[in-house]
Amino acid sequence: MATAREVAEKAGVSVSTVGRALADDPRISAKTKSRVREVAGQLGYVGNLPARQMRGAKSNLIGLMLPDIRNYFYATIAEALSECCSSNGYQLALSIANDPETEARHVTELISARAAGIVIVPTANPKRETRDLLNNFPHVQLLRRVNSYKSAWFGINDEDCLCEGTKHLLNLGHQRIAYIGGSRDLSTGNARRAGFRRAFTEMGVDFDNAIEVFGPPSSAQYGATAVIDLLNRPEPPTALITGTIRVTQAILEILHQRGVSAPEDISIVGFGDNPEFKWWGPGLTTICMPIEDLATTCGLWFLHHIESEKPTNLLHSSLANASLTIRGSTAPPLK
Amino acid sequence: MATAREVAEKAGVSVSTVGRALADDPRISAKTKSRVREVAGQLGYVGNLPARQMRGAKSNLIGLMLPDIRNYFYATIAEALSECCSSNGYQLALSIANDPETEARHVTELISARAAGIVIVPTANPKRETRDLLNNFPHVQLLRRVNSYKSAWFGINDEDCLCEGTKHLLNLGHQRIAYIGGSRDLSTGNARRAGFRRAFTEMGVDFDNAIEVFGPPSSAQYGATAVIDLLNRPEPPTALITGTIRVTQAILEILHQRGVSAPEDISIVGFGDNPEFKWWGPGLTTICMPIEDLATTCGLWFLHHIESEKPTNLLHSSLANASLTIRGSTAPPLK
DNA sequence: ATGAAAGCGCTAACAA
DNA sequence: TTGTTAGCGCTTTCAT
Repeated sequence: MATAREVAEKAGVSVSTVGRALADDPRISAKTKSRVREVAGQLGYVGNLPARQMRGAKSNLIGLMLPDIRNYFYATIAEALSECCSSNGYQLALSIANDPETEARHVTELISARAAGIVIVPTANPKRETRDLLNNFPHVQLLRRVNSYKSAWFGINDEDCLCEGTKHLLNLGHQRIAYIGGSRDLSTGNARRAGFRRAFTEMGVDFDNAIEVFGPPSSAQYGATAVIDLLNRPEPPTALITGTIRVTQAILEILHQRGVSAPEDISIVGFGDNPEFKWWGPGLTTICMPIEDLATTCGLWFLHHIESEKPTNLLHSSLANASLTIRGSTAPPLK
Repeated sequence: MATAREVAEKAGVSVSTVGRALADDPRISAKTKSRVREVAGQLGYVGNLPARQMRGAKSNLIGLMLPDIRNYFYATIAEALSECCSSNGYQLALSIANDPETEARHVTELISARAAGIVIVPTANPKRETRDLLNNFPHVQLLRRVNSYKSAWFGINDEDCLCEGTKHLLNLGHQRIAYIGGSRDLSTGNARRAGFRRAFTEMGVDFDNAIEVFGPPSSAQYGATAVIDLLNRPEPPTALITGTIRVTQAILEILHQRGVSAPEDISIVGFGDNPEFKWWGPGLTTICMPIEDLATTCGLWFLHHIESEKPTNLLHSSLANASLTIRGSTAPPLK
């Protein structure tokens, strides 16, 4: 790769003139500028960012740490954030980490590269190392929240989401409702489960008939297994509500495979709003989250704080509200 | 951020001793090593990659340029490549670029950052600038192919894909078949269309009854519009085959919305193998691509070539074969 | 309007 | 076993 010195030699000027010409410094004559640019173009010169960073230039890299990019939910976040970064001169570095070790490694690498900042959807039980690293580096938490990270958080009102979905089922007259959710090691899993329970309390319905199933984060096989088990019970639940998108997908697939239909055999409220949920069977009643908006808000807030050198560790938190979209998969239970 | 010099001062040694201790150089005594590590830990020291790069260290950044991360197809590529990079000590920088300008900007930035290399799914009509840049930088093309890029290419056998899908319809007895595909400015769009045509030739069926509709890349609205138009014709096609995943999705949604059912009203072969295609209506007959495998193969090949400093501009090309999965959405036409 | 030189943080060749 | 020094490519004083 050509360096500024090579350009300088070929153009018959000094290195500093090259730097100034390319930076469009007013002190350089138009004639010199155009010649330098000419030569730079010929040589395919592209400024060396690492060298610039050593001179104090900040990196344009924003690290994004996600558990799973194949999940439409996270893909939407990546897209929104990428757009946000891109239009502000930044570049997204995507790290996919499902476990604390990989997470620690990627965080270290991003910090080593002196990225401008990190947007992270944390894993369930992060290593202390990760925490110490992040707490001394500009970052923001998205969706999931780890209390020991001293940083801002942008998430959705998980508890209300599930409370509303569950109330919809209770209002229809269901009592034996199953909740299949994500790991309680995650802030999201915990809050969603709390919302499920709160619905019963607030509606004054006995919780004894409720069923709760939890699984590891970013896996969904347990969801399919669980739903089959539930349907094989002597008294199967009359309704089902899910707590993660992956579980929703797994369940839709297994129910279709087994010929179980909603709402006749069981009513279903699905967590998440993938486009295909519209046309599953009679249309899936879903909990829809303004995820694109959340990601953009988070991105703008973060970039603004980075650029104005404001601290990002000020425990700011922003809650987005989800809404229930009622389709054909929920109906009153058969008497 | 703490520097090696600060660590050196606090540990009472020289900068080079710090560097060597942290690199586990055998010449440094165990005692010194542990003290240096101790101090480094206290100060939260993380080596400065930009500075190392100036000393010849190579970046661990692999740029991935995609048109659309929300497309499950591309998300799968990102996931596979991320995994591949991650397990080889690299890090993925994701750039989403749909148009030549954004593409040029991102390529410049990646090169400026002196990334280790770029994996690119090129846009339809890239700028000359992008071409000149890439041709002097390690890169590899994925899926789409631009002839003026002097580089290896990993893709699928698009022509055979569509030929096979079309033949399936012809074999069932369809003649009035519509093809709704992607832009012919793309190598993929072109090849798929050629496959559609070849099927008629090879089966000896008159092409006059066939219908072809093309649209811009990474948009799908035209697909939904086109399918409605087609169905409103006095003699609507009896079968439909799509040429992009986005179009497939758009069509499934609009058909569901309008109450058009397959295969009664029309037979459908969908391009792509999203999980939800299994349970659209009677199950969608699809063209499945070994995309994960393709991405991993591409990643391994590329990383290997980068590491062994082999040139990546050797016009290597690798074709993966797709297969047809027959489900309920295709049947013989009603007489 | 341009050049010379210092220095960012690090590694490696050379000294000791 | 450790320290000293030069230099990677760039920007930015300070000089001219």
